[in-house]
Amino acid sequence: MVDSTPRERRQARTREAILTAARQIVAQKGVAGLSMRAIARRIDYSPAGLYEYFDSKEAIIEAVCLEGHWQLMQAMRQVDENLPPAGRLLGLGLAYIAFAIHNPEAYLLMFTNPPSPTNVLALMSESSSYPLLLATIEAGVAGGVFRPRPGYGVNEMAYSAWSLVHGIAMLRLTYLNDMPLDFSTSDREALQTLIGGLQGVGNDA
Amino acid sequence: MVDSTPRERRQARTREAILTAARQIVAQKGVAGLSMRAIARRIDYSPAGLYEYFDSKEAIIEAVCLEGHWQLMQAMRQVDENLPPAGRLLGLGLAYIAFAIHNPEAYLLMFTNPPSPTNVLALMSESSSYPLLLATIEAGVAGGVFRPRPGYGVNEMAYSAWSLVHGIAMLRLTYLNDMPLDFSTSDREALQTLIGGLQGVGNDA
DNA sequence: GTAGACTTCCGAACAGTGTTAAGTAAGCAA
DNA sequence: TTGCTTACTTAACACTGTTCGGAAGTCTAC
Repeated sequence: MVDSTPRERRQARTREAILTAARQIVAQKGVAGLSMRAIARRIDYSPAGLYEYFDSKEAIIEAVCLEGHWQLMQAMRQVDENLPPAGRLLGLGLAYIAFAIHNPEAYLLMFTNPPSPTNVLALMSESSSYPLLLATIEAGVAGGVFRPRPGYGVNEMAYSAWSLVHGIAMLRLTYLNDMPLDFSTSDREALQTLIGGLQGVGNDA
Repeated sequence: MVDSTPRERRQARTREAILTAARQIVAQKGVAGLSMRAIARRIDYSPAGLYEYFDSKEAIIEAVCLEGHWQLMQAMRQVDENLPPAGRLLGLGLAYIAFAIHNPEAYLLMFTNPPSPTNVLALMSESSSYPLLLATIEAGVAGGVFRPRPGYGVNEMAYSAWSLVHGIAMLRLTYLNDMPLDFSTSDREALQTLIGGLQGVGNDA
């Protein structure tokens, strides 16, 4: 199933060149600076030529987003698998936030241009960062570290954790941008607080 | 200091008409559908005429965002002030999320086009929803309900809570959009979990 | 090796965008 | 009424995503 013919190889190569150019432009000038003409200029093409490889600008953006999700998963894969569930959950959260901070434009693109519903389901079920999160929480519940409640099982726990790190990331990249404050301990403690809530005693409030 | 002259009154009126048109377009077609020509068409103006009242499209967007923040504060003001801190914090969070769900395009506009740093500081210090959040947490800490830790005081607690509700809101409006799931209990339980963490025992994890 | 088909790619154009310059009509102060 | 400022429009500029027609290049088959 490897690309066989030279034609297919060339095709894949320029397809990749387009995506690389798009990725670089996004990283340097943000989503607003990404235009078909800018991509074409960077790879010495005519703007119209790009449409031989992608149906639209939206299709290019979606491809870049998928790449970003793959990178995000790789970053989260670096977290030690042998940590206890609470520590691993903290590590996953910090890795997630760090990815967003270090790839601000890519992260904003990924989560401002959400993929189609089918792709969302794909991302949440296979080869993305969400299964890593879910597995960690399942391990914690199985080990009695995280305590589910009626109407609050592993899926809801994962939803909570994802929401918190996503909120932290988005606030930092938009609202709290240009603020010369150090949020590293705040982020860690925010995660610790949620994890503390997952661990117990939150049955009544 | 009231607008005195008829000229100033007229000026304020068309200024408001422009903002109303912009708000309606955003609510109906989203940010992408908001163009100077669309606004002008709606109020029977020429596109260039708008520049007599606003310096740029960006200025109009910023004004709409400020209105949105004022509405958000009004929505959160509806929460009972006499609730105990934990219950009030839950209520504030749910009101925040409800506002985002019911004004999706406005909320996305508000938090995707963040105002200038000076305006951010203004929003966080006066007449916005953030002081409400901060006051509630301060009351909880004063009453011994929320337990601060070293490096995790009221500001960090507020940052955590804001991040969680913002993350929930953003995920729902972007990634989890078009998903026919009911998140109301998930949202409530996610907030309860964080509040549980604020209330105690999270010193080690 | 050449003919025909298919694939790449480009130039030009269309409709749309934000914004500006020039000019005109209205309102207002003297 | 004269002069000045405000309000507004028309036309244009530079930009955007996208499409169409044509011109090369590349491959397949005879």
